[in-house]
Amino acid sequence: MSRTIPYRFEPNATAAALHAEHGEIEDGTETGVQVTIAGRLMLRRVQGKLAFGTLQDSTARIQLFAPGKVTPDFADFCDLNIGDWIGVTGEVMKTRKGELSVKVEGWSLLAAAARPFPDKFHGITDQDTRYRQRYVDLWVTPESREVFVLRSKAISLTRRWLEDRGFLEVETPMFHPIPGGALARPFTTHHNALDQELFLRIAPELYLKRLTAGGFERVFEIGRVFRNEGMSTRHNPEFTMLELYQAYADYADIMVLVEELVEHLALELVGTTELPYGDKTINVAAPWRRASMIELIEETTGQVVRLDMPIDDLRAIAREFHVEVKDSYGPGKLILEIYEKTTESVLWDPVFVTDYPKEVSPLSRDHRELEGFTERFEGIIAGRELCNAFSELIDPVEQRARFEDQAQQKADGDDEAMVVDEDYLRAMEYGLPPTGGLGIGIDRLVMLLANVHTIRDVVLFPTLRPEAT
RNA sequence: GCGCCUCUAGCUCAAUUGGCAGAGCAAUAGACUCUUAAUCUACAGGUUCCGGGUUCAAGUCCCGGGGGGCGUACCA
Repeated sequence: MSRTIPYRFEPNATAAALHAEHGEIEDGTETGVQVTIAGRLMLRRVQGKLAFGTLQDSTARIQLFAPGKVTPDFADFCDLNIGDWIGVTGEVMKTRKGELSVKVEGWSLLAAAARPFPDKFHGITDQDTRYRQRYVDLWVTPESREVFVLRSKAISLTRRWLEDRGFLEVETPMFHPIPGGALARPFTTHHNALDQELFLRIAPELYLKRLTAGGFERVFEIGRVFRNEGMSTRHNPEFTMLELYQAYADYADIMVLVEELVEHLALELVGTTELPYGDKTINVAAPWRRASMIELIEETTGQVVRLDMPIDDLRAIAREFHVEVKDSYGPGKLILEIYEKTTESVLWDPVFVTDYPKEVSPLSRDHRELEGFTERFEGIIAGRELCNAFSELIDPVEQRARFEDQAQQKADGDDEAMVVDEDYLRAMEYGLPPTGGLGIGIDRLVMLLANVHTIRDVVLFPTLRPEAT
């Protein structure tokens, strides 16, 4: 069969709309309504001089009803392969057996599938193939398509929600001359004309705070960040982060913002705040619990830890919980390690874990009451970090001291430590108002909303080894 | 990085103690005017992930390598 492929095609209906508008008509009746639809032929049942097909578009599936006396080039229509793209024009009707259909009174081949489609019932089960050939997976794994539609809606709703609260969306550089804003190893690249080493950003944080200094009182950015670290069910080397900064706010304000945003997304996208997740549910209704790291460690382990206890005591406690203790760890780092080892993964319903040690929080402001701690929190859901936020450090002198401490840690061999960013310090020296800041991992948020358990199921094209050829 | 599991036709899966590599779907050729994972007939489809080894004989056992999954470690 050789057919000319048209240059354009103009559908005026979708499968889902047809089901919504005509789903209730009587069996064996015709509507008199002519429509044009397009999609892939997913199933085909030729029965002599009558053929049935199942057409799938981006919304749903609908049956094609093709009597030999009505359908032009009937033999060619019967020769279509599963996976072929076609456009169909005809009347909306329901078969005697009660299946809503479009009678094929005209049709065009829009693309032939030269490769056989996967098993029409089982689809693709091999994870690797699903990720590498997402263009096939999206057709044969309905849940896969649904997750990415949900992801798109979640990001769109988030944008609207923030804009309604006066936030301005901005774009800041992905190439950073100095990697900063988080503790992570960066990817490195090189600009030829400048003959300069550049880093793919590990966080937009320091640029967004420059904008706060620049007078944008509420800014946010949703974009990709890159971290040259391990891959797992929760880590992809490139992932999507929402960061926002709100002038005149502190970390308590940001907690309210987070719980309200997540509650809003759950209600809009899942219809409830009781999110099914695996064989349990997660209740994301606001307000979420607030509890300090120290408090939570004691709650789960019975062990009291304090920043001002003798460091050897802290080291002993850490070893007791099988934490790998390095000599360079101060008390703050030890407490964080103990928390991550014993407590984080057992927290299920949302909790804001507050008051992180200053030692491990180089960009957060000193706690207004607790010596040695900062006004920082992480939102933990299902044992995983959803977000990280703080009352931003606004004192340039203190920030310089923290940077220099980080630089020393880097010199001591910590390749995730920060380096001094003089331009950021200059911006702070011009004055940064009290500011609350937030980073949310969008991929992990979508995992929660979509009830999926691996980040690769919420990233269209996850990072994989190159395919062997 | 470490441990366990896995890899057979385009897809989904079989193959007993080591004994001729098979089936369904898809594809190809045909039959069939209410099917819907249509059905029926016929035909075709293979570097069993790769490379070694043991054996009369290897998809199967052993060694090495590769891809993938899970767990763990790492990871703001």
